[in-house]
Amino acid sequence: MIILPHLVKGMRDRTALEIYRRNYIISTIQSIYACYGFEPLETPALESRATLTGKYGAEGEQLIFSVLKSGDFTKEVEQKIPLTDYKRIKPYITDKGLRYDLTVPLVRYIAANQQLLTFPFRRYQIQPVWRADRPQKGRYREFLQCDTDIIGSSSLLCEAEILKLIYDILVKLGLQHFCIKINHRGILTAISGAEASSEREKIFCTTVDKLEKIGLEKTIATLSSKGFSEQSLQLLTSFSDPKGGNMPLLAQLDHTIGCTASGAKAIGELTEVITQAGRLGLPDGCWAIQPTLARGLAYYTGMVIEITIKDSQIGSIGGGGRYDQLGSLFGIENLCGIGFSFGIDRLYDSMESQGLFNGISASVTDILLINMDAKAESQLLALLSRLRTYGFKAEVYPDRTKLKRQFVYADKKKIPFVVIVGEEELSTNCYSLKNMQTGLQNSYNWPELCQALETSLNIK
RNA sequence: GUGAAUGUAGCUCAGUUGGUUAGAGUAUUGGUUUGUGGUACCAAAGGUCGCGGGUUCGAAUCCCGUCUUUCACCCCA
Repeated sequence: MIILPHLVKGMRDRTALEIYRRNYIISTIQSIYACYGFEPLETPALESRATLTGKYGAEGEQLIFSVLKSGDFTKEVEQKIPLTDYKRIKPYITDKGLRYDLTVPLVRYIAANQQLLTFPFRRYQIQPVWRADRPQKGRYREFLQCDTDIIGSSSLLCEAEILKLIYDILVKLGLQHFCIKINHRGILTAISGAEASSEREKIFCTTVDKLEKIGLEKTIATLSSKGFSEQSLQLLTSFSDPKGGNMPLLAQLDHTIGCTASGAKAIGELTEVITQAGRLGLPDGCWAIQPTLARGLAYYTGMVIEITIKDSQIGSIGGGGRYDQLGSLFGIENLCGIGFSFGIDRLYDSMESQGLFNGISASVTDILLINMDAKAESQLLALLSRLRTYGFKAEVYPDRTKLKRQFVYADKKKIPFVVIVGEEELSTNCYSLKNMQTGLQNSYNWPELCQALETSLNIK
């Protein structure tokens, strides 16, 4: 019976080229983290059901991949629940699931290791997460996230540092046309006029979050039907398409909602964050205040940010914000923090469409040694070893087959140099070196061979 | 989870109102070339037409179901 080699829905294999490119992104990011004093953390792919549930809302929870219990759980289920009741059966047959994001595992980790950690705790985490979403352009069921968090400080300097960190990473990767969109939940609270009701505020945020997608008119209509005041709608309209730059916009915000408690706080905080970020070297022009930016996740309490790329089909390549109550779910009160997450796969897609991987090829081998003559074998293997010791990336073709096949192999793998040791070379005591790009071939002794390879390959 | 499109050789795609043995390009293998790759020429091999059922004398083609991929919604990185 032949098993069809199908991939599981939404899952992807990665080729050598993709891995080299992704590793380049990751190592670039890591070098920036090191400069900022962030430490790496890794957590397991599986978390307990208790950890995962109740954190992402009803829709989010549906997207968690559940893993069956290991033992025989059938009897317990049979006795307690009718087999037709899928939703009630689930807790009895599954007790763990694949992680849905990196923030919840982080908070779980902190809750368990509070005494061991030094606060403020700065960590980054680069690991895959899984969501049982329907795959689409830029949307995968398994994707690599890169989370950055500073836990245990309410200082606005953290916000400023995160902004500059994001900027440094994107600049070092060479990404063009990115924009860091910035807002504050307090601004939305003030516009919504729902200071007293966090429930109303949530409704307002999730509706406004879709503004860019469904347009202003539909958003206004939806909000109106949900009973938000004429004044709120007018305010929202006036900020929906901001022009004239960030500072005039802040002044306009101050003028209109500066009189409300949440508005004044938000504007004050944003102003300070921006000032601090400027002192850290964040240039104007790479960020923009967007008063309608809400972000879907409910737990944000302060600044929220999102990275978008101009004229890009995929959504944001990253987002985050300040949260103040996340720890309470694990029994820690007043655990405040700020977090940001890059979608590495989307970053990859953006970089690819901007042609930023041109220097990175899949070839690892610089020199192929042709295997052609049994008499030359000891000479050949000694050469292979010497080349590697010297620091060249070399391999020998394992089978003693016809030369054509071996040259085709070098050609396909884009190996730039081929060395031949055969009867002719043995008799003249030299090596033949062929440049596969120019097609030129010359004879060298060992020092000459090293020199020729060194200059061509730009080693050392 | 809701709605739509798609599936033919390893890959990209043709395939007439349902009618003989399902084609092309490219890739593969062999040869022209047993000490030399890219180009060219010659030849060969490669398909349960996604899968299952139905209609029909006859189905890649029509109908139903199912799965895959893609797109939109929901939501998000």
